Amino acid sequence: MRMAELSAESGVPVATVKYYLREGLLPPGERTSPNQARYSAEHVQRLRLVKALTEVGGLPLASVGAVLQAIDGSATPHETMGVVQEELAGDPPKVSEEAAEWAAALLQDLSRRHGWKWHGLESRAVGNLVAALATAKELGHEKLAERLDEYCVLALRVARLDVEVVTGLTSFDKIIEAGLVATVLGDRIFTGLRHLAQELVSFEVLNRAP
Amino acid sequence: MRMAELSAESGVPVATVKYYLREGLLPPGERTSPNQARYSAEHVQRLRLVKALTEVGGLPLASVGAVLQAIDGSATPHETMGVVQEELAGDPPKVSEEAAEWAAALLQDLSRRHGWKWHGLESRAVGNLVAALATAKELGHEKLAERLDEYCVLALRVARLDVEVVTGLTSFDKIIEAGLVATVLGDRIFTGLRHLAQELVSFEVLNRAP
DNA sequence: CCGTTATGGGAAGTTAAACTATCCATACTG
DNA sequence: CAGTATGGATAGTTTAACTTCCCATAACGG
Repeated sequence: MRMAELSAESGVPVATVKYYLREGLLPPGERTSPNQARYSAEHVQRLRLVKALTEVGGLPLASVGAVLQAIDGSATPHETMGVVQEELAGDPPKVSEEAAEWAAALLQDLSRRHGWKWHGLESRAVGNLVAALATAKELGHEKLAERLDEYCVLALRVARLDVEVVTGLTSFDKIIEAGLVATVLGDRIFTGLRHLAQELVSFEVLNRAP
Repeated sequence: MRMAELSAESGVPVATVKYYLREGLLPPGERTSPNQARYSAEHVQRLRLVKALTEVGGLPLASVGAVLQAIDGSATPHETMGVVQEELAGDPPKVSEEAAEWAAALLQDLSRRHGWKWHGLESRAVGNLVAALATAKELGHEKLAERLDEYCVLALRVARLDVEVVTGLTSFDKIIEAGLVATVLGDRIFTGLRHLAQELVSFEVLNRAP
């Protein structure tokens, strides 16, 4: 297929497809002559993935690029998912030194108690978690942190479910993309469910004892 | 206190404070003369809240403004949290009609089975959830949706925890802000925990049967 | 009391991200 | 073979979130 069809099929405007090609988010088509190219169904799927990551996942294009490079590159699934999580997280915001230390200690203690491997503070995933906890403290809402253990247990259950969903796949090839989708869309889906549930529960509670 | 101190205390540059004042994100200080004003500790707290919502929560300033107006306005806690959730969600991306209908039906069925009130598709919270599910389907990852029930049960547990954290507060006044913080930062914290747990679990699984 | 510094307020400029529009030489199509 | 489409490149647009600059007035230090 050529440009127009690729664009129609994926729902991405021609100008934007060209832009994605320039940015390396979409691999170039197979050239049929010095200035003509042909695209395949994989290009369509790739465009759909980019759309999903940006529009639903809210990732900046630069992160999408890094993620795509990782899944295309010859890294192990585990390494690739590491990159995905780093990119998903974005730069952690700066917080005060003391709040950050408090949060880091809290987390380290948590992972010790749950027998989790402590990966240090390098990763952005951890950095963001620390920043969020530190910010909660700075705003005077340590209550959230006090229940961290319980959140942790539930997060573990969700993660087990995530991994089950992904490993339930037959194609060993598509497992990385599935992991990506499960992580990015899974976050949105779970957050959405949580919000619905919050409204439900808060309604129950407020109506029982107003 | 005056500008310089407000800025130092909150960590927000003077020019940015002025910008927030112009945008109505920060209420004007108490005027002491036609062109001089004094700010209070509440202004500092408000700035910290704005910083938390933008930097950690990733909300656009316009949404922060809407949220702040809601918590300042004379709405019930329940109404206010409704606004908070709408703003938190952002515009749902467009997805194909048929995938959207599939997702909506799935959700409606889900809420019937769990005895949840069905709020229709108006709210952005639901719209985003539908879009995320629809996108997963369009990408060929319906597996996620098949386990929706299980995610749902866990989301409910998380939400119960959220509400407990918030209602455990003494000050009836600060309960709305606490709800806001619990929702916005809570999302980030839980997502962070989930990612750590995903890595842990996937490592276990991949190492057990490589 | 007076020179220096800070302040409130607003207009204009900046930066970055993500497109979008316009060209143009070549290629395909009816 | 006339007319439309394509690939490739460059420049322009839009929006968000700031920053800079300016100025008249106020506060502050000696």
